[in-house]
Amino acid sequence: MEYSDKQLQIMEAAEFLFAENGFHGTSVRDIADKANINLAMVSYYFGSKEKLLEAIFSYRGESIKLKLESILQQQGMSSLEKVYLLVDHYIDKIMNRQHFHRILAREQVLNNSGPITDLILDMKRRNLEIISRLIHEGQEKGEFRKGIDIPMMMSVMVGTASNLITSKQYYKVLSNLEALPEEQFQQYIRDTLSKHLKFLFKTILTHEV
Amino acid sequence: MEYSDKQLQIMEAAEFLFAENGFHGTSVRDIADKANINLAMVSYYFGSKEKLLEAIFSYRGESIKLKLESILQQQGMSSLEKVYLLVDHYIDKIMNRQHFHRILAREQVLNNSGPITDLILDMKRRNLEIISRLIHEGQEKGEFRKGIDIPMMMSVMVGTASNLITSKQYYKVLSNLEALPEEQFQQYIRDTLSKHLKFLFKTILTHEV
DNA sequence: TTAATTCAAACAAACGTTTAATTAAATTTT
DNA sequence: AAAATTTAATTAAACGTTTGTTTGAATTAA
Repeated sequence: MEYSDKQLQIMEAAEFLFAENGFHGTSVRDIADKANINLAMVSYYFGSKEKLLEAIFSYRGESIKLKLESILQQQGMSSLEKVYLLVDHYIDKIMNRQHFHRILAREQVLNNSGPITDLILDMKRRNLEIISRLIHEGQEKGEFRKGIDIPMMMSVMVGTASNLITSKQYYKVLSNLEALPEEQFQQYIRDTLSKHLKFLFKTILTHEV
Repeated sequence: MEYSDKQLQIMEAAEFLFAENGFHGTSVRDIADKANINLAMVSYYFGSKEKLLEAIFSYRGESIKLKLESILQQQGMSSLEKVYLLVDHYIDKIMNRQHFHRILAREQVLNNSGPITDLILDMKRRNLEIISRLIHEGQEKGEFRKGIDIPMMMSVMVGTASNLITSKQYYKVLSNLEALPEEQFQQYIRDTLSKHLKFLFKTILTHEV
């Protein structure tokens, strides 16, 4: 699906507001104001507020697969190094798309069924498939141990990263980092998270339980 | 703060609906229907829908501290064993209060300020303080290594558990556990999560990075 | 008889969406 | 190349609902 500049302008405004105040906490009028467009344009372009959210999901969900595939096909690299690449790629993605990941974090908590739930499941399925292939490659090479609960491993990665980023305002206070400028704080989170996740994954993948 | 039976009845209905459909996705009329009370009683007892949510937060937030304290004071137990107790206690709490933890997971993503944000920060601060004391005890006894990032450790625990529980419908599908009855699935999550978190914490606390 | 509870009804405000008129852009015809 | 026509984009206003909250009378409990 292709989107015009005007549509992207609306989607970005909506993404910001949904992340900040939630879907139901954001009115179409809020979006129109933020995007500097007329109220009616949301319905005109997307049909409804709900479908606007779906558009955001499908737009942000698209660009995932490619980069992961390319990581998998790297030559002359151990499976663990590839896992490290994957971790950094995931952190990059979530850090660069913090608005969207706030929305995602909120939406996946809801017990709904519908297009959004399906899109989330698709995203998770795609991610799981890629990671599974990587883990199995490592197992066949004897690098990783057998009997790894891969969905659980994903929960550790996604959950830890998500928790840290979506509630970083709390992390900032609790770690006494309030003096740190926002940019440095972001870099700090990025580095600390990367280091910890790599350490955890190395342990999960190579040590026996 | 003490609550009457009628108030608790309203709070429980609201908790369920907020967890299922979100705060803004739930109307006062929905709550009144679910709790079998008149619409006006919400305002009568709590003042407003917002204050009802605050009441739920302060009510659920209260009962945390006591049990943790008692774990800390256990005699003849290694610090690692206490950490294990803490993990199981946390899993118990989150499993038994899934509705509330769904609300919590959603609310802490929002960038608001206000009473709820303050309550969440208080909860996190209390938890962090208890865990800090436990970790420091272990460090002084030489059981744990130095330089542990405790807020990060909490993010691993809270994030992983929260991710698993709030999005367990996805985990169920992705792990091919759809045939499992709900009760057994809950038990499976409980056990798997416990095992993994204990393993991770042992590694974080005793191994060098 | 006083106070606390419950109720149906009503309130204004905010909501998502639609309408019909207007302007801008693109396309076709002269 | 200009004019005419068609299509697309934009607008202010209005639509009917739903929202959270309040009211004032009726009922129950103290």
